[in-house]
Order: sequence, then structure tokens, then C-alpha cells
Amino acid sequence: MKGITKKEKFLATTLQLIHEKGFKATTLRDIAQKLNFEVANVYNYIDSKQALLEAYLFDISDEFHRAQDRIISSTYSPREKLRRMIASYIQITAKRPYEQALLVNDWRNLKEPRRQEFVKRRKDYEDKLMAVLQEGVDQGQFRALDVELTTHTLLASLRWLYKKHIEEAKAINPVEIEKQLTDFIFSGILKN
Amino acid sequence: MKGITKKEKFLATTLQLIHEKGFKATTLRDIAQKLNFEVANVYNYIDSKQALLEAYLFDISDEFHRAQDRIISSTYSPREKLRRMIASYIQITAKRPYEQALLVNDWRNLKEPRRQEFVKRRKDYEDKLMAVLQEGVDQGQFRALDVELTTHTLLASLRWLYKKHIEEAKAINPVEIEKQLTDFIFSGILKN
DNA sequence: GTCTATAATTCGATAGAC
DNA sequence: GTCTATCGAATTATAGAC
Repeated sequence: MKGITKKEKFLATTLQLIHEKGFKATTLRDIAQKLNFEVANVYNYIDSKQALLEAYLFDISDEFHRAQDRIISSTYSPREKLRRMIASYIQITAKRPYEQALLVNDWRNLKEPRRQEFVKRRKDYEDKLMAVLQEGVDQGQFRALDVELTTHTLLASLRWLYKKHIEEAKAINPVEIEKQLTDFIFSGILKN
Repeated sequence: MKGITKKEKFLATTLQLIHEKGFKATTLRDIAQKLNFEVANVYNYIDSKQALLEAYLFDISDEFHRAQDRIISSTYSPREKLRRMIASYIQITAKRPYEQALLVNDWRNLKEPRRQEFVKRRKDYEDKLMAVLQEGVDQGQFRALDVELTTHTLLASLRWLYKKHIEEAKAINPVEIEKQLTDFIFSGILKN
């Protein structure tokens, strides 16, 4: 924990508290108390509570989108595209678990018109993933599954992973996580 | 919408609002406004906002536990136990999607000691599911997977389903949902 | 069951001195 | 950057009349 700026410490503390209690339930006084200073000092680091939420939410969201776009614009097969999308999803989650938690749990607290913007962007992400699945089904790489249902199920099976990174005491092996989740999504749990 | 009592209408409206905005962000004034009466009237139906949360959360939670316990105490194989646990999970979700949403999204708002109690009960549920998976691996029905990771992934792949029931305009086919999700979990998405 | 009125508290945010 | 002081608004909850 050396060489971290006060602002970084502020943000790390804030994200941790929000993860535990939720954005709305985490007061600026909670944050100040944990950092051993008074409430007014919070405004040395942020413009407003809402601005903090928006900045982090759209920043991590953008990272997911950029990774997805890079893969989609490649010439890989649907199966390989999906494999890489899963891998990059896991990688971003491992790097920024608390921001992923914010993304999953607290987007409802966005105010209009930002909330609507967020929902639209999320649907874009889902639609792009769905297109890859549909392509894979059409090409016979994937089973004749319900593409819309499977898209949401697949994303849900990845979306919980930030908890493991936050809660796990011992360091986790990212390569093994990726193998396990990819195997689960590609092959399920039954033994052949 | 015939023959529904005022209390039922109150509760349905409340759960819908909480689903949209979250428990903490949904004020008693929001609820009163949607029902076209004043705030004080809310207390004709509940003792407190916290009591409402606790009652619904533990009630739906109990239903999940009871269904799980019935299946676990049977003599079915691990594979068949899991199949039935998935089916009952989907059935409860279909029957009570808004309460499931509360369970998934708003348990953080419980206050101690109820919050700790909830977390403990949820871990019990996960552990029982994990035991079935472990048994299935030991008996060679399931692959040699990471049982702990897979337990959480499997649950996550079911936990989003309430959204479909809430948002879907047209009626959905529960039999088909069950088939799709069971196939996903058992066999993944790859074509053999 | 419905209302008005209000208590008691909490919260986000600002002003201004050091 | 840190503090004290405070404002204005919002929220849960209660009292009591109709």
C-alpha cells in the first residue's frame, strides 16, 4: 500500500463501502469517518455523490465495451470470439472488482438522462454478444439453443465473479478461473 | 385484477417500485403517490419499512430452502437431485418474480442481526447445493470441476431469471425455460 | 381508512476561517 | 487540505381528528 495518493485511497475506501452497503446507503459521512476526517473534506475529491457514481460506472462500462468491440471486429470464428470475450470479461473483472460491483449493483441509482443512456449501452453489449451466439448457432458450432435466453444466462454466469475477487482471502489463479468458466459455458457440468 | 384486496394492491405496487428504484431509493411517499393517498396511510399496511423488507425477504428465502430440503432428503442420484433443484428454483422464480428481485437486489438493506442471519442462511443453501455437486463429481456423473466455483456460477445462471418474468410482455413457457436452462447447465452451448 | 400536522433525524452540499 | 458551522431538503414515523 505504498505510494498511493490520497485521492486513490479515498476512492478505494469509497468503493469498498459502497460494495458493502450499496450506493444509496453509503453516506458521505460514512466515507469521511472511515478516512478519519470531516464530511466537508469529501468535496476535496468529488464534485457530488452523483458525479462519482456516473464517472465510475461509465468508465468501467466503457472498458467492457472496448474489449468487446475489439473482438467482434476480428475475423475469428464465433466460438473463438466467444472464448475471447469470456476471457476479457474475466480479466477486466479481476482488475477492477469493486467497480464491477458498482456496475452490477448500483446502476439503478443513476438519474435521468444518464440512467436511460446506461440501459441503452448495456443492451448494445447484450445484443452484440447475442449476435455472436446466433452466428455460432447458424454455423453449427453451437447447439440450436434459445439465443436470447442463453445470452442473458451466459452473462449472468460471469457477472457474479467480482465477489470472488473481493471476498477471497488467498490469491486466485486467473488462468484456472478462465478454464473453469469457459468449460462450464461451453460444455456444462455433465461427464461425457 | 378483480377481487384483489387493498393490501394486496399495496404490496404489489410496493414490490414493483422497489424493483425499479431499489429498496433504499423507494420512499414511502413514492408508494403513497402511486396509490393516490397520503404517506401516513402506508402505515395501515405495514409496521415499518424495515419490517416489510424482512418479512418478504425471509418468506421467499424460506420457500427456496424448503424446496431444496425436500429434494436433498430424497434418494435420487446427484444428477437427478440437481435437475429437480433447478426446476424448483425456476418454478418459484416464475411464481414470485418481484420477491425474488428483492431477495437478489436488496438484502444488503437488512439491519443487524437480521442481515447476518440472512447471509448465514444463504450460505447454507449454497453449501447444500455444493454438496450435491461434489457427490456428483465423486460418483462420476459430473466432470472433475471446481465444485465451489461451479456452485456459484450455477446459481448465478439462475438468479437473473426474475427479470425475464417481470419485463417480458408476452407470456413465457415455463417448460421451455426449464429445458433451456437445464441444457445450458448440464451440457453447455457447444454442439457435440 | 383517510386526512393534516408535525416530530425527530439524517443527508448532501456550501461558506468561510485556518 | 482540514476544520466548524450551518442550511435546506428529504425521510421515517407518530398523534390525533374525521
